[in-house]
Amino acid sequence: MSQGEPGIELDTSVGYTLKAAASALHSALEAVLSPLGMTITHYSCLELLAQRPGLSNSELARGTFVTRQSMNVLLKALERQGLVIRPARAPVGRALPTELTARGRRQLEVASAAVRRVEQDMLANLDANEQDQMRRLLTTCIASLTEPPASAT
Amino acid sequence: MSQGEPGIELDTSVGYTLKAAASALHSALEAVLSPLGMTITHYSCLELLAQRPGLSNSELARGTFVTRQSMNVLLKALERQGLVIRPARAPVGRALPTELTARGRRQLEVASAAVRRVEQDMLANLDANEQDQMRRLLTTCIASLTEPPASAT
DNA sequence: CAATGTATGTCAGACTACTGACATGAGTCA
DNA sequence: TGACTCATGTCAGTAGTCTGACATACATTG
Repeated sequence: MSQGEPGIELDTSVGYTLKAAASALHSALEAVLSPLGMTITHYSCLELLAQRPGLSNSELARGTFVTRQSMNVLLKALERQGLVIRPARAPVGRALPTELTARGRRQLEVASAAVRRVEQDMLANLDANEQDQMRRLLTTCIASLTEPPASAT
Repeated sequence: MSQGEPGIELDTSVGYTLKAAASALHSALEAVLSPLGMTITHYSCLELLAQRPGLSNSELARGTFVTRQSMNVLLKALERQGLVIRPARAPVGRALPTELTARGRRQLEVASAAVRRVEQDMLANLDANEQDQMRRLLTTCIASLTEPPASAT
């Protein structure tokens, strides 16, 4: 058994296929980020900060789909490496707005190019319409999973 | 900032949306499986064994998208709990064909129903055509990510 | 103004999954 | 037959993320 030809189709469940796709993307991203000394969450955090400067620890956590505790650990590491910077005291409330440093921006540039390549590979066999459709379908699924307090019939 | 209305759209990257969907599914599954004392991989392993009895440790690992080392740890736990059973010696080669026990089948039944409900929630707002389309698109992405040794050009 | 609720940052411990490494069994080929 | 390749099972150590808990800051409400 198992000769390169796995033959696994597992009842063609959409959930299973979604997990498989996410896993494939995860592996591909790891493959290009690991040589750069970065994890996926590490990259995601920098990318998010580049697009939305001043995000807090909790906001970064939500944007990268980890807990704020995990993001806290990561942020302290990134701070120690001089990739991001946070004020010593919160300007308002408790939230500490985080910013990329020049060094962080440089590291992100390299990683971002690699990640973009991976995403292009993933979408290589889909036309613009299909990519749009896919994004739309996924977004609908997310909404259905997170909003369904309406468990009525 | 952040008032329930996140406003995050992050350049509408398909990769990001895929990660978000997988994360939402992961959370939803955890929410229903954790009360049953099971992790997602734990459930995935039992489900895979029910559909394909006799799978080896390595094959189960591939089917659940973890390393064979991780699956090995899990399998030993499941064996200790009396949910699965493996022969002491390999009938051929080194692969140990694993089987569900009656108890494992019972535990799977409960979990499987809960997981099916989650998947139905996720697909609640998609018709049959859209579900089919989504599966097709995801499968294409997986193929593009895993087969692209053709990096020419 | 005092009480409550919500959101945040952070510390500590536990768990899951990973990488690295080694030995065994089977197939391939010179 | 012997060398090589590949897949498997397993042990050990590491790393990333999680849950639990606590204190602080702001908004809401009585």
